Amino acid sequence: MLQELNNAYGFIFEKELLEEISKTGILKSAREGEIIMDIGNYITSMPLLLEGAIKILREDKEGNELLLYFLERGDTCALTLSCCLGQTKSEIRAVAEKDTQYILVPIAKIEEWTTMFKSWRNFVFESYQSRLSEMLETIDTLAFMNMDQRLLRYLQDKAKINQSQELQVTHQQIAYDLNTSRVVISRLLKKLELEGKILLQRNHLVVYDL
Amino acid sequence: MLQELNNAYGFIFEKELLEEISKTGILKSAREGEIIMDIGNYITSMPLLLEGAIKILREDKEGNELLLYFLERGDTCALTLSCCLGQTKSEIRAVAEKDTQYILVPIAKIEEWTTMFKSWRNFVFESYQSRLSEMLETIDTLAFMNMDQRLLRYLQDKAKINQSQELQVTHQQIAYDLNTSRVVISRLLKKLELEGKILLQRNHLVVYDL
DNA sequence: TCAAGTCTGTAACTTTTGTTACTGCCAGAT
DNA sequence: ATCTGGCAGTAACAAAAGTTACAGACTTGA
Repeated sequence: MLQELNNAYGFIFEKELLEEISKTGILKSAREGEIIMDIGNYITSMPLLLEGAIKILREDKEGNELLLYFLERGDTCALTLSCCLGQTKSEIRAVAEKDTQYILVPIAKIEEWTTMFKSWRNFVFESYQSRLSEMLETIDTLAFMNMDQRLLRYLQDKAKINQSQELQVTHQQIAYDLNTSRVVISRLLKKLELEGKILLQRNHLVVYDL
Repeated sequence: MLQELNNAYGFIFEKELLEEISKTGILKSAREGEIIMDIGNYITSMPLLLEGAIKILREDKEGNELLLYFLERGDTCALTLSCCLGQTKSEIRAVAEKDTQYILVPIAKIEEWTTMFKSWRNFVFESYQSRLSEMLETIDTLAFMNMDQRLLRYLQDKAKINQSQELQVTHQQIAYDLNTSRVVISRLLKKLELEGKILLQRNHLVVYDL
Protein backbone atom coordinates (compact mmCIF):
# COMPACT_ATOMS: atom_id res chain seq x y z
CA MET A 1 0.00 0.00 0.00
CA LEU A 2 2.85 2.38 0.78
CA GLN A 3 3.97 2.01 -2.81
CA GLU A 4 0.68 3.09 -4.35
CA LEU A 5 0.36 5.82 -1.75
CA ASN A 6 3.74 7.11 -2.78
CA ASN A 7 2.79 7.15 -6.44
CA ALA A 8 -0.32 9.20 -5.85
CA TYR A 9 0.65 11.38 -2.89
CA GLY A 10 4.45 11.12 -2.59
CA PHE A 11 5.00 14.56 -4.02
CA ILE A 12 2.71 16.45 -1.71
CA PHE A 13 2.89 14.70 1.70
CA GLU A 14 5.94 14.34 3.91
CA LYS A 15 7.29 10.89 4.77
CA GLU A 16 5.90 10.82 8.32
CA LEU A 17 2.41 11.64 7.07
CA LEU A 18 2.59 8.95 4.40
CA GLU A 19 3.54 6.47 7.10
CA GLU A 20 0.70 7.63 9.33
CA ILE A 21 -1.73 7.18 6.45
CA SER A 22 -0.52 3.70 5.60
CA LYS A 23 -0.67 2.79 9.29
CA THR A 24 -4.22 3.96 10.01
CA GLY A 25 -5.82 3.90 6.55
CA ILE A 26 -7.69 0.95 5.09
CA LEU A 27 -7.06 0.00 1.50
CA LYS A 28 -10.29 -0.48 -0.45
CA SER A 29 -11.25 -1.15 -4.01
CA ALA A 30 -14.44 -0.88 -6.05
CA ARG A 31 -15.40 -2.27 -9.43
CA GLU A 32 -16.76 -0.06 -12.18
CA GLY A 33 -20.36 0.88 -11.45
CA GLU A 34 -20.19 0.01 -7.76
CA ILE A 35 -21.74 2.48 -5.31
CA ILE A 36 -19.02 3.56 -2.92
CA MET A 37 -21.14 5.87 -0.83
CA ASP A 38 -24.83 6.65 -0.97
CA ILE A 39 -27.14 9.46 0.03
CA GLY A 40 -28.13 9.18 3.66
CA ASN A 41 -25.14 7.05 4.66
CA TYR A 42 -23.30 8.12 7.76
CA ILE A 43 -19.74 8.95 6.95
CA THR A 44 -17.02 7.82 9.28
CA SER A 45 -13.99 8.12 7.10
CA MET A 46 -12.71 10.02 4.13
CA PRO A 47 -11.38 8.52 0.89
CA LEU A 48 -8.01 9.23 -0.72
CA LEU A 49 -8.08 8.14 -4.35
CA LEU A 50 -5.13 6.04 -5.47
CA GLU A 51 -6.21 4.72 -8.86
CA GLY A 52 -9.28 4.90 -11.07
CA ALA A 53 -12.05 7.50 -11.02
CA ILE A 54 -15.25 8.21 -9.14
CA LYS A 55 -18.28 10.15 -10.19
CA ILE A 56 -20.22 12.21 -7.68
CA LEU A 57 -23.98 12.46 -8.11
CA ARG A 58 -26.78 14.47 -6.58
CA GLU A 59 -30.35 13.23 -6.33
CA ASP A 60 -33.65 14.94 -5.51
CA LYS A 61 -36.69 13.49 -3.72
CA GLU A 62 -38.24 12.21 -6.95
CA GLY A 63 -35.09 10.24 -7.70
CA ASN A 64 -33.81 12.50 -10.47
CA GLU A 65 -30.04 12.38 -10.69
CA LEU A 66 -27.39 14.87 -11.71
CA LEU A 67 -23.67 14.36 -12.17
CA LEU A 68 -21.72 16.89 -10.13
CA TYR A 69 -18.11 16.07 -11.03
CA PHE A 70 -15.46 13.40 -11.31
CA LEU A 71 -12.65 12.59 -8.88
CA GLU A 72 -9.28 11.25 -9.99
CA ARG A 73 -6.09 9.94 -8.43
CA GLY A 74 -4.81 12.33 -5.82
CA ASP A 75 -8.28 13.74 -5.15
CA THR A 76 -10.50 13.46 -2.14
CA CYS A 77 -14.14 14.40 -1.84
CA ALA A 78 -14.55 17.66 0.01
CA LEU A 79 -18.26 17.02 0.37
CA THR A 80 -17.46 13.88 2.25
CA LEU A 81 -14.90 15.79 4.20
CA SER A 82 -17.42 18.37 5.23
CA CYS A 83 -19.88 15.65 6.15
CA CYS A 84 -17.20 14.03 8.28
CA LEU A 85 -16.42 17.13 10.23
CA GLY A 86 -20.09 17.99 10.61
CA GLN A 87 -21.00 14.40 11.54
CA THR A 88 -23.88 14.55 9.11
CA LYS A 89 -25.27 12.18 6.52
CA SER A 90 -23.97 12.10 2.99
CA GLU A 91 -25.67 14.52 0.60
CA ILE A 92 -24.32 12.77 -2.47
CA ARG A 93 -23.76 9.42 -4.11
CA ALA A 94 -20.31 8.25 -5.19
CA VAL A 95 -20.09 5.66 -7.96
CA ALA A 96 -16.92 4.07 -9.34
CA GLU A 97 -16.51 5.34 -12.90
CA LYS A 98 -13.71 2.82 -13.47
CA ASP A 99 -12.20 0.10 -11.30
CA THR A 100 -10.89 2.10 -8.42
CA GLN A 101 -8.53 1.86 -5.46
CA TYR A 102 -8.66 4.18 -2.51
CA ILE A 103 -7.65 4.50 1.12
CA LEU A 104 -10.17 5.20 3.87
CA VAL A 105 -8.88 7.47 6.61
CA PRO A 106 -10.85 7.60 9.87
CA ILE A 107 -12.35 10.95 10.83
CA ALA A 108 -10.40 11.23 14.04
CA LYS A 109 -7.13 11.50 12.16
CA ILE A 110 -8.28 14.26 9.87
CA GLU A 111 -8.37 16.91 12.57
CA GLU A 112 -5.26 15.56 14.26
CA TRP A 113 -3.18 15.75 11.09
CA THR A 114 -4.50 19.23 10.42
CA THR A 115 -2.57 20.45 13.41
CA MET A 116 0.46 18.23 12.85
CA PHE A 117 1.22 18.49 9.15
CA LYS A 118 1.28 21.63 7.07
CA SER A 119 1.09 19.57 3.89
CA TRP A 120 -2.11 17.95 5.13
CA ARG A 121 -3.62 21.30 5.97
CA ASN A 122 -2.81 22.53 2.48
CA PHE A 123 -4.22 19.38 0.96
CA VAL A 124 -7.49 19.81 2.80
CA PHE A 125 -7.78 23.46 1.82
CA GLU A 126 -6.91 22.73 -1.78
CA SER A 127 -9.52 20.00 -1.87
CA TYR A 128 -12.16 22.39 -0.68
CA GLN A 129 -10.98 24.89 -3.20
CA SER A 130 -11.04 22.54 -6.17
CA ARG A 131 -14.41 21.12 -5.18
CA LEU A 132 -15.83 24.62 -4.91
CA SER A 133 -14.43 25.37 -8.36
CA GLU A 134 -15.98 22.25 -9.80
CA MET A 135 -19.32 23.10 -8.24
CA LEU A 136 -19.06 26.58 -9.73
CA GLU A 137 -18.45 25.07 -13.14
CA THR A 138 -21.40 22.76 -12.68
CA ILE A 139 -23.53 25.78 -11.84
CA ASP A 140 -22.23 27.60 -14.90
CA THR A 141 -23.19 24.77 -17.20
CA LEU A 142 -26.65 24.51 -15.64
CA ALA A 143 -27.33 28.23 -15.59
CA PHE A 144 -25.73 29.45 -18.77
CA MET A 145 -25.52 26.58 -21.23
CA ASN A 146 -28.10 24.76 -23.33
CA MET A 147 -28.38 21.01 -23.31
CA ASP A 148 -26.36 20.56 -26.50
CA GLN A 149 -23.40 22.40 -25.01
CA ARG A 150 -23.75 20.57 -21.71
CA LEU A 151 -23.79 17.29 -23.55
CA LEU A 152 -20.64 18.01 -25.53
CA ARG A 153 -18.88 19.13 -22.40
CA TYR A 154 -19.98 16.00 -20.58
CA LEU A 155 -18.60 13.79 -23.33
CA GLN A 156 -15.31 15.67 -23.32
CA ASP A 157 -14.98 15.40 -19.55
CA LYS A 158 -15.79 11.74 -19.62
CA ALA A 159 -13.28 11.10 -22.41
CA LYS A 160 -10.64 12.87 -20.38
CA ILE A 161 -11.38 10.91 -17.22
CA ASN A 162 -11.34 7.62 -19.11
CA GLN A 163 -8.28 8.63 -21.07
CA SER A 164 -9.98 7.50 -24.24
CA GLN A 165 -11.96 9.10 -27.05
CA GLU A 166 -14.11 5.99 -27.12
CA LEU A 167 -16.83 5.86 -24.52
CA GLN A 168 -18.78 2.74 -23.58
CA VAL A 169 -22.06 4.33 -22.66
CA THR A 170 -25.73 4.23 -23.64
CA HIS A 171 -27.89 7.22 -24.36
CA GLN A 172 -29.97 6.39 -21.29
CA GLN A 173 -26.92 6.51 -19.00
CA ILE A 174 -25.98 9.93 -20.36
CA ALA A 175 -29.55 11.10 -19.83
CA TYR A 176 -29.37 10.07 -16.17
CA ASP A 177 -26.14 11.98 -15.59
CA LEU A 178 -27.54 15.14 -17.19
CA ASN A 179 -31.00 14.75 -15.68
CA THR A 180 -32.89 14.71 -18.92
CA SER A 181 -34.61 12.07 -21.05
CA ARG A 182 -33.14 9.52 -23.40
CA VAL A 183 -34.97 10.95 -26.40
CA VAL A 184 -33.47 14.38 -25.86
CA ILE A 185 -29.98 12.88 -25.68
CA SER A 186 -30.47 10.77 -28.80
CA ARG A 187 -31.68 13.85 -30.66
CA LEU A 188 -28.73 15.99 -29.61
CA LEU A 189 -26.17 13.24 -30.14
CA LYS A 190 -27.43 12.86 -33.70
CA LYS A 191 -27.01 16.58 -34.16
CA LEU A 192 -23.45 16.41 -32.81
CA GLU A 193 -22.71 13.54 -35.19
CA LEU A 194 -24.01 15.53 -38.16
CA GLU A 195 -21.72 18.37 -37.07
CA GLY A 196 -18.81 15.91 -37.20
CA LYS A 197 -17.99 16.19 -33.53
CA ILE A 198 -18.68 12.58 -32.58
CA LEU A 199 -19.31 9.16 -34.10
CA LEU A 200 -22.25 7.08 -32.89
CA GLN A 201 -22.39 3.33 -32.49
CA ARG A 202 -24.41 0.97 -30.40
CA ASN A 203 -23.39 1.06 -26.71
CA HIS A 204 -20.43 3.08 -27.74
CA LEU A 205 -19.38 6.44 -29.17
CA VAL A 206 -16.24 8.28 -30.23
CA VAL A 207 -15.53 11.90 -29.36
CA TYR A 208 -13.55 13.74 -32.04
CA ASP A 209 -13.89 17.30 -30.81
CA LEU A 210 -11.72 17.40 -27.68
CA MET B 1 -15.28 47.72 16.73
CA LEU B 2 -14.64 45.20 19.49
CA GLN B 3 -18.24 45.64 20.54
CA GLU B 4 -19.74 44.75 17.17
CA LEU B 5 -17.24 41.94 16.80
CA ASN B 6 -18.40 40.55 20.11
CA ASN B 7 -22.03 40.70 19.07
CA ALA B 8 -21.45 38.72 15.91
CA TYR B 9 -18.59 36.42 16.86
CA GLY B 10 -18.35 36.52 20.64
CA PHE B 11 -19.94 33.13 21.05
CA ILE B 12 -17.63 31.24 18.74
CA PHE B 13 -14.19 32.84 19.06
CA GLU B 14 -12.02 33.00 22.18
CA LYS B 15 -11.07 36.34 23.66
CA GLU B 16 -7.50 36.31 22.35
CA LEU B 17 -8.69 35.69 18.82
CA LEU B 18 -11.26 38.49 19.04
CA GLU B 19 -8.50 40.81 20.14
CA GLU B 20 -6.25 39.68 17.31
CA ILE B 21 -9.04 40.35 14.84
CA SER B 22 -9.79 43.79 16.13
CA LYS B 23 -6.06 44.57 16.11
CA THR B 24 -5.31 43.50 12.53
CA GLY B 25 -8.70 43.77 10.85
CA ILE B 26 -10.03 46.83 9.07
CA LEU B 27 -13.61 47.89 9.65
CA LYS B 28 -15.47 48.57 6.41
CA SER B 29 -18.98 49.42 5.39
CA ALA B 30 -20.96 49.34 2.17
CA ARG B 31 -24.25 50.90 1.17
CA GLU B 32 -27.04 48.85 -0.32
CA GLY B 33 -26.27 48.01 -3.94
CA GLU B 34 -22.56 48.74 -3.66
CA ILE B 35 -20.17 46.24 -5.25
CA ILE B 36 -17.88 44.97 -2.52
CA MET B 37 -15.83 42.66 -4.65
CA ASP B 38 -15.91 42.05 -8.39
CA ILE B 39 -14.95 39.27 -10.78
CA GLY B 40 -11.29 39.45 -11.68
CA ASN B 41 -10.30 41.43 -8.58
CA TYR B 42 -7.27 40.19 -6.74
CA ILE B 43 -8.18 39.25 -3.22
CA THR B 44 -5.89 40.19 -0.41
CA SER B 45 -8.14 39.84 2.56
CA MET B 46 -11.21 38.01 3.70
CA PRO B 47 -14.42 39.58 5.01
CA LEU B 48 -16.14 38.81 8.31
CA LEU B 49 -19.72 40.04 8.21
CA LEU B 50 -20.84 42.08 11.22
CA GLU B 51 -24.14 43.56 10.09
CA GLY B 52 -26.29 43.56 6.98
CA ALA B 53 -26.28 41.07 4.13
CA ILE B 54 -24.34 40.42 0.94
CA LYS B 55 -25.40 38.63 -2.19
CA ILE B 56 -22.91 36.55 -4.13
CA LEU B 57 -23.28 36.47 -7.92
CA ARG B 58 -21.74 34.51 -10.75
CA GLU B 59 -21.37 35.88 -14.28
CA ASP B 60 -20.53 34.27 -17.63
CA LYS B 61 -18.62 35.78 -20.56
CA GLU B 62 -21.76 37.22 -22.12
CA GLY B 63 -22.52 39.10 -18.92
CA ASN B 64 -25.40 36.90 -17.78
CA GLU B 65 -25.70 36.89 -14.02
CA LEU B 66 -26.86 34.33 -11.50
CA LEU B 67 -27.40 34.70 -7.77
CA LEU B 68 -25.50 32.02 -5.87
CA TYR B 69 -26.45 32.75 -2.26
CA PHE B 70 -26.70 35.34 0.49
CA LEU B 71 -24.31 35.94 3.38
CA GLU B 72 -25.44 37.21 6.78
CA ARG B 73 -23.91 38.31 10.05
CA GLY B 74 -21.41 35.77 11.28
CA ASP B 75 -20.70 34.49 7.77
CA THR B 76 -17.66 34.74 5.65
CA CYS B 77 -17.30 33.94 1.98
CA ALA B 78 -15.58 30.62 1.49
CA LEU B 79 -15.10 31.37 -2.18
CA THR B 80 -13.13 34.42 -1.21
CA LEU B 81 -11.31 32.33 1.31
CA SER B 82 -10.30 29.81 -1.29
CA CYS B 83 -9.23 32.58 -3.62
CA CYS B 84 -7.11 34.02 -0.84
CA LEU B 85 -5.30 30.83 -0.14
CA GLY B 86 -4.88 30.06 -3.81
CA GLN B 87 -3.80 33.64 -4.58
CA THR B 88 -6.15 33.72 -7.53
CA LYS B 89 -8.62 36.24 -8.87
CA SER B 90 -12.17 36.39 -7.65
CA GLU B 91 -14.61 34.16 -9.49
CA ILE B 92 -17.63 35.96 -8.14
CA ARG B 93 -19.17 39.35 -7.50
CA ALA B 94 -20.30 40.42 -4.04
CA VAL B 95 -22.97 43.11 -3.77
CA ALA B 96 -24.37 44.62 -0.59
CA GLU B 97 -27.98 43.48 -0.29
CA LYS B 98 -28.52 45.90 2.59
CA ASP B 99 -26.29 48.47 4.23
CA THR B 100 -23.50 46.33 5.54
CA GLN B 101 -20.60 46.37 7.97
CA TYR B 102 -17.71 43.95 7.81
CA ILE B 103 -14.14 43.45 8.89
CA LEU B 104 -11.36 42.74 6.42
CA VAL B 105 -8.73 40.33 7.68
CA PRO B 106 -5.41 40.15 5.78
CA ILE B 107 -4.56 36.80 4.18
CA ALA B 108 -1.39 36.36 6.20
CA LYS B 109 -3.36 36.03 9.41
CA ILE B 110 -5.71 33.39 8.10
CA GLU B 111 -3.11 30.65 7.97
CA GLU B 112 -1.46 31.82 11.17
CA TRP B 113 -4.67 31.67 13.17
CA THR B 114 -5.44 28.26 11.71
CA THR B 115 -2.51 26.87 13.65
CA MET B 116 -3.09 28.99 16.75
CA PHE B 117 -6.83 28.82 17.41
CA LYS B 118 -9.04 25.77 17.31
CA SER B 119 -12.14 27.96 17.11
CA TRP B 120 -10.76 29.65 14.02
CA ARG B 121 -10.00 26.33 12.39
CA ASN B 122 -13.56 25.22 13.07
CA PHE B 123 -14.93 28.46 11.76
CA VAL B 124 -13.03 28.10 8.52
CA PHE B 125 -14.13 24.50 8.07
CA GLU B 126 -17.70 25.32 8.88
CA SER B 127 -17.65 28.17 6.39
CA TYR B 128 -16.48 25.84 3.69
CA GLN B 129 -19.12 23.40 4.72
CA SER B 130 -22.00 25.85 4.67
CA ARG B 131 -20.88 27.36 1.40
CA LEU B 132 -20.70 23.90 -0.16
CA SER B 133 -24.21 23.24 1.12
CA GLU B 134 -25.50 26.45 -0.34
CA MET B 135 -23.89 25.67 -3.67
CA LEU B 136 -25.52 22.25 -3.59
CA GLU B 137 -28.88 23.87 -2.99
CA THR B 138 -28.28 26.27 -5.85
CA ILE B 139 -27.48 23.31 -8.07
CA ASP B 140 -30.64 21.56 -6.91
CA THR B 141 -32.81 24.50 -7.82
CA LEU B 142 -31.17 24.82 -11.23
CA ALA B 143 -31.23 21.13 -12.04
CA PHE B 144 -34.51 19.98 -10.54
CA MET B 145 -36.86 22.93 -10.30
CA ASN B 146 -38.83 24.94 -12.85
CA MET B 147 -38.66 28.70 -12.99
CA ASP B 148 -41.89 29.18 -10.99
CA GLN B 149 -40.52 27.17 -8.06
CA ARG B 150 -37.14 28.89 -8.30
CA LEU B 151 -38.88 32.24 -8.25
CA LEU B 152 -40.95 31.46 -5.17
CA ARG B 153 -37.90 30.15 -3.39
CA TYR B 154 -35.95 33.26 -4.33
CA LEU B 155 -38.66 35.51 -2.92
CA GLN B 156 -38.78 33.51 0.29
CA ASP B 157 -35.01 33.64 0.70
CA LYS B 158 -34.95 37.34 0.04
CA ALA B 159 -37.76 37.96 2.51
CA LYS B 160 -35.84 36.01 5.12
CA ILE B 161 -32.62 37.89 4.53
CA ASN B 162 -34.38 41.25 4.66
CA GLN B 163 -36.48 40.17 7.64
CA SER B 164 -39.54 41.48 5.89
CA GLN B 165 -42.35 40.08 3.79
CA GLU B 166 -42.28 43.27 1.77
CA LEU B 167 -39.60 43.40 -0.88
CA GLN B 168 -38.50 46.56 -2.67
CA VAL B 169 -37.57 45.07 -5.99
CA THR B 170 -38.45 45.37 -9.66
CA HIS B 171 -39.22 42.48 -11.97
CA GLN B 172 -36.08 43.27 -13.95
CA GLN B 173 -33.88 42.92 -10.85
CA ILE B 174 -35.37 39.54 -10.08
CA ALA B 175 -34.81 38.49 -13.68
CA TYR B 176 -31.12 39.37 -13.38
CA ASP B 177 -30.68 37.31 -10.21
CA LEU B 178 -32.36 34.28 -11.76
CA ASN B 179 -30.75 34.74 -15.17
CA THR B 180 -33.94 35.01 -17.15
CA SER B 181 -35.92 37.80 -18.79
CA ARG B 182 -38.22 40.38 -17.27
CA VAL B 183 -41.22 39.15 -19.23
CA VAL B 184 -40.86 35.65 -17.85
CA ILE B 185 -40.72 36.96 -14.30
CA SER B 186 -43.75 39.23 -14.78
CA ARG B 187 -45.68 36.27 -16.14
CA LEU B 188 -44.77 33.96 -13.28
CA LEU B 189 -45.28 36.62 -10.62
CA LYS B 190 -48.78 37.19 -11.94
CA LYS B 191 -49.37 33.45 -11.68
CA LEU B 192 -48.12 33.43 -8.07
CA GLU B 193 -50.41 36.35 -7.29
CA LEU B 194 -53.41 34.51 -8.71
CA GLU B 195 -52.46 31.55 -6.53
CA GLY B 196 -52.58 33.88 -3.54
CA LYS B 197 -48.92 33.46 -2.65
CA ILE B 198 -47.86 37.05 -3.19
CA LEU B 199 -49.24 40.53 -3.71
CA LEU B 200 -47.90 42.71 -6.52
CA GLN B 201 -47.38 46.44 -6.47
CA ARG B 202 -45.16 48.83 -8.36
CA ASN B 203 -41.49 48.54 -7.28
CA HIS B 204 -42.65 46.44 -4.43
CA LEU B 205 -44.22 43.09 -3.58
CA VAL B 206 -45.41 41.17 -0.53
CA VAL B 207 -44.68 37.48 0.05
CA TYR B 208 -47.46 35.67 1.90
CA ASP B 209 -46.36 32.07 1.44
CA LEU B 210 -43.31 31.79 3.69
C1' DT C 1 -33.25 -20.10 -34.85
C1' DC C 2 -36.48 -17.84 -32.29
C1' DA C 3 -38.05 -15.09 -28.39
C1' DA C 4 -37.18 -11.55 -25.29
C1' DG C 5 -34.93 -7.72 -23.93
C1' DT C 6 -32.10 -3.70 -24.84
C1' DC C 7 -30.73 0.09 -27.59
C1' DT C 8 -31.32 3.68 -31.05
C1' DG C 9 -33.87 6.67 -34.37
C1' DT C 10 -37.63 9.38 -35.33
C1' DA C 11 -42.22 11.55 -35.56
C1' DA C 12 -45.73 14.16 -33.40
C1' DC C 13 -47.07 16.64 -29.85
C1' DT C 14 -46.92 19.47 -25.22
C1' DT C 15 -44.86 22.32 -21.96
C1' DT C 16 -41.61 25.57 -20.57
C1' DT C 17 -38.85 29.27 -21.42
C1' DG C 18 -37.17 33.09 -24.19
C1' DT C 19 -38.04 37.09 -27.47
C1' DT C 20 -40.19 41.02 -29.58
C1' DA C 21 -43.43 44.38 -29.60
C1' DC C 22 -46.71 47.37 -27.93
C1' DT C 23 -49.67 49.35 -24.24
C1' DG C 24 -50.76 52.06 -20.29
C1' DC C 25 -49.30 53.68 -15.77
C1' DC C 26 -46.79 56.29 -12.59
C1' DA C 27 -43.29 59.67 -10.71
C1' DG C 28 -40.31 63.36 -11.18
C1' DA C 29 -38.54 67.27 -13.85
C1' DT C 30 -39.40 71.29 -16.52
C1' DA D 1 -49.82 70.53 -17.21
C1' DT D 2 -46.85 68.15 -20.14
C1' DC D 3 -42.84 65.50 -21.13
C1' DT D 4 -39.79 61.79 -20.07
C1' DG D 5 -38.11 57.57 -18.48
C1' DG D 6 -38.75 53.56 -15.92
C1' DC D 7 -41.98 49.94 -14.74
C1' DA D 8 -45.54 46.41 -15.36
C1' DG D 9 -49.03 43.78 -18.20
C1' DT D 10 -49.97 41.16 -22.09
C1' DA D 11 -50.14 39.16 -26.73
C1' DA D 12 -47.99 36.65 -30.29
C1' DC D 13 -44.54 34.09 -31.69
C1' DA D 14 -40.00 31.17 -31.55
C1' DA D 15 -36.89 28.04 -29.55
C1' DA D 16 -35.61 24.53 -26.29
C1' DA D 17 -36.72 20.72 -23.74
C1' DG D 18 -39.77 17.07 -22.27
C1' DT D 19 -43.20 13.28 -23.43
C1' DT D 20 -45.38 9.50 -25.77
C1' DA D 21 -45.40 6.26 -29.10
C1' DC D 22 -43.64 3.17 -32.23
C1' DA D 23 -40.38 0.74 -35.37
C1' DG D 24 -36.24 -1.48 -36.51
C1' DA D 25 -31.71 -3.29 -35.22
C1' DC D 26 -28.80 -5.82 -32.34
C1' DT D 27 -27.65 -9.22 -28.48
C1' DT D 28 -28.33 -13.04 -25.65
C1' DG D 29 -29.50 -17.23 -24.44
C1' DA D 30 -32.88 -20.95 -24.33
